[in-house]
Amino acid sequence: MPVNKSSTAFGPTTLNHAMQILQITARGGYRGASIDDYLNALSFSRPTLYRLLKGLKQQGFLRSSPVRGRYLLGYELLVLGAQAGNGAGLRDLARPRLLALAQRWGDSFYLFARDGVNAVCLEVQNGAYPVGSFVRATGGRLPLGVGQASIALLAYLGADERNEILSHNAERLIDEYAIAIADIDAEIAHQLKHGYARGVEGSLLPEYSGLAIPILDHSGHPLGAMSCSMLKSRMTADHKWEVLQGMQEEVAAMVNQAHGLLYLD
Amino acid sequence: MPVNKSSTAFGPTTLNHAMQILQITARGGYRGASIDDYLNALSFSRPTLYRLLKGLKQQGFLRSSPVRGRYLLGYELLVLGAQAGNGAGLRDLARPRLLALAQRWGDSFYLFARDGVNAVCLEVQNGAYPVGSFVRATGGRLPLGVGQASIALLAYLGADERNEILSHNAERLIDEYAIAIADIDAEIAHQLKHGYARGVEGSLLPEYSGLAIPILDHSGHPLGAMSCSMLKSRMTADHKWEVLQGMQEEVAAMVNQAHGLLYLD
DNA sequence: CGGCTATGTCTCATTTAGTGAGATGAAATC
DNA sequence: GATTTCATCTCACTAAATGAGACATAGCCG
Repeated sequence: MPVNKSSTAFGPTTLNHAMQILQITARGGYRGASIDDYLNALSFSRPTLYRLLKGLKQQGFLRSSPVRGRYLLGYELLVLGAQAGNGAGLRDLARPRLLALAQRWGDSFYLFARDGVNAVCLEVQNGAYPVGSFVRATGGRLPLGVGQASIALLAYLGADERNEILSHNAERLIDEYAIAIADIDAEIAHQLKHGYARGVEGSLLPEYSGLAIPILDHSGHPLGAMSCSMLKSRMTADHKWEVLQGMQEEVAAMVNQAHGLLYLD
Repeated sequence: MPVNKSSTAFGPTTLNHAMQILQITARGGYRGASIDDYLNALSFSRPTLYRLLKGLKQQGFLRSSPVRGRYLLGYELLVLGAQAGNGAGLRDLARPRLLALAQRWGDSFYLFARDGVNAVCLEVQNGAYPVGSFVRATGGRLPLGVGQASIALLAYLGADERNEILSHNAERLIDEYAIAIADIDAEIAHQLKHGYARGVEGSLLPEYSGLAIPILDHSGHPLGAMSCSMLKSRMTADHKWEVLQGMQEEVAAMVNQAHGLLYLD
């Protein structure tokens, strides 16, 4: 099957081919992809495939698996990805703060950013208590609408933009996550009224609950969101308030730091 | 200045150009790169640059900065990077174990893998005690020879391969890290004799110390290394032994798990 | 050891498809 | 509203990627 039917075959074809190769490789998880995986999914010839594989390998974007004939994603991606996740320097600012929160309260804390119609997890810090979450680690991606952090991100976008995103994601939200748009709208209203978001009810993972707050720049535009996740049984009114306050303090401090270095040209 | 003098202009040029763009963007850190950064460093024309930028943006490998005319690395890299860091599924296996170690002992624990002549950090888990380290986060990369984990990785390579790596890195090791090859050889001998590596003396970061053990597959080939880092003052004989044992147990358990799923085709 | 299969490489003619120069359009700044 | 810089467009050109198939090599299994 082709990699992406709707891939509006754009721009330098070589580039697209290369990216298709990476996506196919990624799809194979830690097993990587085989020559046949590529040849079946791609529309170009074997020599071309090998040329690109070689080029990508040389750039560090692929490496060959110990199993002959299989290819894995290369560590250059990890290095660049780490950079990419530090947009606006947020991640570096957030990491120690997430750690402090996790150590103090024992819950798990997350930093998210918007990525088109999705939210990506830039950083996680798990605490001592076990927790379930849609994302397990840095690099996890969810359609906007899923999870508390999504709400915090969505709430501070323009209404038109937000609706566009939500209608784009509506199908996936219902099908894959059992979340209705109406519930999201309600939670966004809550976010705007009270300054924080809770998990959307009716989702999967019914045993867990969470909180999220936005990270806004000086003009009210969302740079990201900080969220936490915990067993529902831990979410007493007191604990909720403690954690929320802790998060708010950390975010406020982050934003202060950020303004120092964010817009200096 | 050109991106990489020794880049043996290889394979599809478009691919190389694209990768150069990514590298230049990465070099800009969280500020990204400007049009002039690209045009100064690259050897192709403005229209071509824009074509590639557009293509990379569309693929999610770049995004445009809030500041007009600047480009940042895209989150697709983060997502792929997260995948890339899970080579052989090691990272998923290691993450909870690193967390458990960090929570139990309060020190900071790391998972490393070999990446050519470098070691890359696949995962970090900081503990409650403050710590300094050459890598701050996932995606950090060090020349093999620096740090405990390097030793654990190097020790189980063939002697020829190891020497090749070390002579390749020798200059950087001395210049940037003040580490002599002889010290590394000594520490490798220690690793092979005692089964674990300590930090190489005479390096920078004199206040910190660490330990590392290899993660070996059934045939004795190194899949990665687990290491830890702590304030030198915390490294009492007792604590060292405790932590080492904890790490060894976790690694043994990991390898057991791994064998279950590693070589199933 | 010696076929067997699948991976990886090579050559070379073909022509696609990316390229450069410069003009033009769009946005932000002052 | 003028100016600068970013971004796109057009078009002719030819460099450079491509495909077909032959060739080489490495594991694999009897």
